[in-house]
Amino acid sequence: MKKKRPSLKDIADALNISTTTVSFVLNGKGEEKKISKELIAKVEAHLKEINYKPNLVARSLRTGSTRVLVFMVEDISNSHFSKVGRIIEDISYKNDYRVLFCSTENDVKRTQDLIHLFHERQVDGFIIVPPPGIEKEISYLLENEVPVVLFDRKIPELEADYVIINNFEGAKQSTQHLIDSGYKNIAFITIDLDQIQMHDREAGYIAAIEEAGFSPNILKIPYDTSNIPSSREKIKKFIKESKDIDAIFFATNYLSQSGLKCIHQIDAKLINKLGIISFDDSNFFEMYSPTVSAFAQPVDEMANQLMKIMFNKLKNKEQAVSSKLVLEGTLVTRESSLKK
Amino acid sequence: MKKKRPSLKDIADALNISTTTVSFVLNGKGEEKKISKELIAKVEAHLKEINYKPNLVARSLRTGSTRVLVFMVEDISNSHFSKVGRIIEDISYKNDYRVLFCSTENDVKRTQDLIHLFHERQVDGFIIVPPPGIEKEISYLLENEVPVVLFDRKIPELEADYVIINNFEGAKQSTQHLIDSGYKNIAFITIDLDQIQMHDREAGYIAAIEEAGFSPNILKIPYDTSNIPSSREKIKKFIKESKDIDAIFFATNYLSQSGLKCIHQIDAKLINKLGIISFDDSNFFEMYSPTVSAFAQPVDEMANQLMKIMFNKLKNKEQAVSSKLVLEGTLVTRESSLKK
DNA sequence: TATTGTATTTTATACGTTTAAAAAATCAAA
DNA sequence: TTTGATTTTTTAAACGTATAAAATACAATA
Repeated sequence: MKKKRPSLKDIADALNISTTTVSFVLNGKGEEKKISKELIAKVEAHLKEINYKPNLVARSLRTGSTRVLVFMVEDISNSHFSKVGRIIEDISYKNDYRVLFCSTENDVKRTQDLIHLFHERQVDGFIIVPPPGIEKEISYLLENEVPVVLFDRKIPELEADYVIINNFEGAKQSTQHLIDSGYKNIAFITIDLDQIQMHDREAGYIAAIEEAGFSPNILKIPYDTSNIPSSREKIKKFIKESKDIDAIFFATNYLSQSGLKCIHQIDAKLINKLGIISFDDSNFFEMYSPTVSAFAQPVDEMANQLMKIMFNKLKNKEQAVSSKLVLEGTLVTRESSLKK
Repeated sequence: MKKKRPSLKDIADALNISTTTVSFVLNGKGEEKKISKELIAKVEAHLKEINYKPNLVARSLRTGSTRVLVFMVEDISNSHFSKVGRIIEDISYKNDYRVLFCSTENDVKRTQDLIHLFHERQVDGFIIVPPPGIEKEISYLLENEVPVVLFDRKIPELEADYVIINNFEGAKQSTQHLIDSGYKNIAFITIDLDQIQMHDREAGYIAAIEEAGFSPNILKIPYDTSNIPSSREKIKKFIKESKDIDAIFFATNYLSQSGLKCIHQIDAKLINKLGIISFDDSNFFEMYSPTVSAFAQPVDEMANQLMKIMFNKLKNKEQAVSSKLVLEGTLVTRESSLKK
């Protein structure tokens, strides 16, 4: 039996008072608005009795605020993003905000749609991992004074706040570590996509390699096929054909996943001969021999900073301070990067 | 400069027509409502020109529908759930629905809050991995004719639809496979939580073990600590103290993660001596030697069936057919479960 | 010319809240 | 017993949309 949910009006009628009074009590403004103690008590009792739940859609229409934030990432099932998302979710809930997650697949069109869609839905703020080419929509949001914080990548041309990590240093440091461990022919496997953070990682790799007097050896995998067989074939071919490679630095966690699988398929013993570092850490890297070294992003700190900036924007819509954070990651050295 | 978003009224005024006409054209009901071709064209041109975006909050208030679904799981950063979530997200977007993800942490209180919260927000449907003790809230939703589909676990007392897998068979089959591979002392590591799917897995394990004339050897880890050191200590202690164990069957993916790490920490060679099967597959299981056998849930099929049932409910609010699906998983045998 | 029908467009209201402004009630002082 | 001040409560409008019902315009028919 579907019973209509009671509205403020129903309550007002039942108690023979006005909706205004009920609304004031509901929002804890009873005292402030000088509603008499007895009436407040009466209304509160009734609200509790019928277990009243306000219609938040109506409230949003009236107030213009939804208390909903959006967290738009490349792929929410990527553990790096889902971990950050999980923390953001927790912080938001504690502050009485909800979070919508969604995956852009790094596709501009899809991201544009999503941004408009959520903007139409009046969400209060956006945390976005921006795909290349999305500048216009971000500007649009900024112009409309919608709180936006970029994550994982910045857009240099834009005056948007962001929280990213120092990709150049991370990659350089990781590469340097391999060099220090005695590897001489270090390959870099990355994604063929025009994204600033990938460029930075590549640049960091190249910087370290060239400083050491080696020459770069880079394999670029098409983005959209990173998960499917054809790209695995590319990786395998690359590894097999460059016989002299003694170490590999994977530019992202999903590449190291694919890559490790490839290495294993080529020869189960091969992993013991290669130096390996992955950009992005994983739980699984400590589960087998050799344990896998990784450049770990400060997931917790990232999420916390993102939310700090976001709440700041939500509170002081006007005098928002510009917050552009570049955090440092940590190189976690494990067995895979020691000299074999 | 924050410009007020144009409303139907603004458009109507600009064109000197009524909001009704604009609304009809906007919703593609122009012809049906016999608006003249010229006027339709004029309105459409104007809509496009000012790049009009309707206020979906207002629309929701008016229509009572938000075109938002909620996907509530134990932990959205658990890859099993985030994978299913990802597919659900895709299917929903294709059908012009959005999805809210959230994590219940298996906590009744939190889940109750979430359910009410989203119900107040008028979401159109719920897909829920129900924690124990949540019967009342689910009933509440059902009584109010809110579309609900349970996932991963059913609630036997409730007439709610669900999509689950045959946990008993999966566990039995997995255990049987270890037995067939010649293991004689197979331990089962599970979570100490009163959940039907965990009971089923345990029962499946016990059934296979007893049929073979062996005796069960079960370790139960407290739920909320499954990720933290103390539970790892428990697992390590258990493995070390039962010297005669020759195989371990992990009841969930996060347990196999912890467990494999423990095994590695005890002795890097140990994994080569133990038979291992994990309930739930993972990308990482093919990356090292030995590759790890797993009982894989049909992630794709689950997500598709869930959405099929959900859309069915959303369309025919009245004559909803009862849909209770028990899907079968697949045992993926890899090196870890072959006789050593 | 009056009537009917058809095609087109508008008026008016509702959804459930919030809140400024107005009104009513109460009380104290003159 | 009127006046003014204060306290308490209500009226009324607004947010932006959708739609039933009414209204208008126009042509065709009797």
